Amino acid sequence: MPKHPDPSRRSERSRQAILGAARELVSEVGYAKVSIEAIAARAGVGKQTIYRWWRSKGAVVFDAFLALSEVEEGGGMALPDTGDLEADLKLVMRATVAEFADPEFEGPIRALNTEIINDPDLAAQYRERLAAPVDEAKKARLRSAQRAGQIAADADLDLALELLYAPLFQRWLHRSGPLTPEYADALVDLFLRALRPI
Amino acid sequence: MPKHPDPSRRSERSRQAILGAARELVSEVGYAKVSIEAIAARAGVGKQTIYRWWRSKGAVVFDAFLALSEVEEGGGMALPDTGDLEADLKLVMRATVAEFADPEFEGPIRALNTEIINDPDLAAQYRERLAAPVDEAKKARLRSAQRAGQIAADADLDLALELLYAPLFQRWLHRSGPLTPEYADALVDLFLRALRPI
Amino acid sequence: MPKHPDPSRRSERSRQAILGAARELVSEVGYAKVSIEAIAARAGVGKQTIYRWWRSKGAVVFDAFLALSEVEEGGGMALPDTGDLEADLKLVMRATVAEFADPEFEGPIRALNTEIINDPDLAAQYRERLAAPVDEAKKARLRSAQRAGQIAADADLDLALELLYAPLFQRWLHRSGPLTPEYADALVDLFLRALRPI
Amino acid sequence: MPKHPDPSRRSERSRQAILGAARELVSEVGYAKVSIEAIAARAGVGKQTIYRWWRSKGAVVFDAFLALSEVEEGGGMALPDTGDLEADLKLVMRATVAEFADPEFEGPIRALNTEIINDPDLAAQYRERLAAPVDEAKKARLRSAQRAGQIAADADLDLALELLYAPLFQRWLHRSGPLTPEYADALVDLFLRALRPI
DNA sequence: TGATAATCGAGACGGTACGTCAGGTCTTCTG
DNA sequence: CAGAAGACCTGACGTACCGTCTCGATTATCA
Repeated sequence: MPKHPDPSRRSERSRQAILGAARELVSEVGYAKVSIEAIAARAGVGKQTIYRWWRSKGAVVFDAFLALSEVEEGGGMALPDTGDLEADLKLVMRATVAEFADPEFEGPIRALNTEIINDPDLAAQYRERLAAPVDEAKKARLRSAQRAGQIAADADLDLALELLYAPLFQRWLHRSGPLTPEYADALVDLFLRALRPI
Repeated sequence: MPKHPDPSRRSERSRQAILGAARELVSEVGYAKVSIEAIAARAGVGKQTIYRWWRSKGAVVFDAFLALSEVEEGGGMALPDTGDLEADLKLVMRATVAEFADPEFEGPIRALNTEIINDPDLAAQYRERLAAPVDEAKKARLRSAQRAGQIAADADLDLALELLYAPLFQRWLHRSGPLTPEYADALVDLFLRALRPI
Repeated sequence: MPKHPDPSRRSERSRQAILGAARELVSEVGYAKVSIEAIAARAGVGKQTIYRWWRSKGAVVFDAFLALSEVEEGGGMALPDTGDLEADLKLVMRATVAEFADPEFEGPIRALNTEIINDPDLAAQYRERLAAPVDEAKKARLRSAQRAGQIAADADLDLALELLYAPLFQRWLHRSGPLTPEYADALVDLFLRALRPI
Repeated sequence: MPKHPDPSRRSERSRQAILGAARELVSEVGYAKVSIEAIAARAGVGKQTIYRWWRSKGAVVFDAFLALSEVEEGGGMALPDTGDLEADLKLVMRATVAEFADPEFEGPIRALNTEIINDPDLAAQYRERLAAPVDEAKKARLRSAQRAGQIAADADLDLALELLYAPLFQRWLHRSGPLTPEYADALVDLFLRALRPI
């Protein structure tokens, strides 16, 4: 029971045009005001060509940014590992804080979360294709720390990641407080205390 | 700088009907499929009466649930304080986990977050009218624990709350893992370790 | 069975403001686009004050122009009577042609007719208060011609007036031909031939 | 400079349904109370499909009756020509009077005139597609009378038609007098006197 | 000379319709 | 024969007015 028509006949030209148009439009007018009609028009494509391959506006836009991210990160992805866990984590967390504060990313990331919240399918894709690789890199760093005896050997690393990143994410999502380097540091401090061996 | 017409002439009857209709419709068909037309029709009200007093569908739905919550909680609100911090927190966190898992709340809370994410105004209202009172109660319990020497006296309680609740919230929002009593307990354990005095 | 509330308490100030606003608005935006709301707003008057004294937008606008005309014509009204019937009629008809061609009158007169066509009540008022006095003056001139033996003594003067004016009116209403002085003359010529004694 | 989208792709089905619905609604509730929404609903058609092909309610209703008339009259159309001009004209004028008095036609014809008065475009269409063919037939009869020496050979037939029909039209439009067979006869009598040769 | 009653400006109300936009489906023509 | 083009039905948008209905706040007689 295939969802889509024969993908081998798909026009790569149209696919690229659609994803490109979607990206441009989200940047120009914001996610909420983007319409499939506008994407089709901008891409020089019939609406049907979009409906044939995607379920919804969310799916198109999601794919557009997914494609973008996958291009950017290429294959590998690793966090710094100088041996100094605290320093490494603070570096990463400060960078993350800065990224969230970047107005350039603000719009798209909020749009992404808006879709993900209400569409379990997209949420799954997000976890598998965007979050998983990043989380894996983070967990690799934590495993290294476990081997070095810097954090508890039996710690649940998924839970650990949540402890470290979720507060930052929530504060950003709800705008419930300032995102500063000091905040990043404080989070790392608490994290290390919680995960300290024994 | 009044946004609205003279509120003294406002029909309380219509206001209640609108908020009620909004609540029902969100429960019945989901936030995304609720329309202002449908709210007006269900409430037996002209559309203009909605547009006169609210900026958007989001604002109406938000108000609907805000009103509901404010009624429920009444004035006071306090967390259990048996002296046993760990037991108290696990009780509360397990209850919170259960609440998030309740399919009844699923829809509305996701709707609420969808709006909050993209509308700083609503986010501010949310923080002030919904989150603040609840957070205050939680912080009161933590202050009691500080006085009892169970957690660090100099801990930043806002940050502490984030540490405790944000992981749960994120996991629910992104459906990135199961919400179980054991998960609640594990969060409390990590939290206590992070906040342990000295 | 009075239609209206006690007219003795009526505010003349408001009445004038309403009629003035109606006249202005018809001139500015055209009859079809005039609304009672706009009249009330322009006049600085509550909508109820209009609904209290008039049945419809048509009635207000009609009254507005009626009042105007009645002021203009004052009491009397007479056509030229030099003894030369042909010359007198051609003078009057050329003037009438010119009046219809005046873009200033175009809008209001079309508005007036739009209302009259569909509202027998207004049509009756129109005949009695606007058309009748004018027609009477015209018939007076024709009676004078009858006495002078210039037109048939037994002619039906109402019919005669229709013969003279209706073609002009129709041509203007339907824009079915040019309104020129020559046209006026031609009409008079035919009229005189039709009404010639014996 | 096409006003409309590609007419070759137009759905004849929808067009017929819209014109039919328009005709029915005008008959049932009267022109003024007909709305585009109602026409669309009755025709089982989207509003956009109406707005795509017509400029206004007036244009739709106008087209509806135009289509009707064009079907009815088919190709030809001729007035009786027995050689007795007076008898022929009285027959026709009496029929016209009867038609105007028919309550069935009352509504639509008033509606038609209401639109025509205020919309030069529709007025032009009316003249070309409805009035012109009928007028041509009438002028053919008058030309025949000219050849028979019954009316002046150099008469302006357009003007002659106005002389004959405009009084009747105006009396009907303004309800300024009774429309009787005698009235029809009187008009013909005056007409013949005005147009008499020499 | 106040009571009292109606009109007044103002504008909220439940509604209808507007004209527009976009959704998703279906059809026609073109490369 | 897939795809562009776009007409179609549907439904919601946000706005303009409708005609009715309170609201105080003036008037403007009459008690």
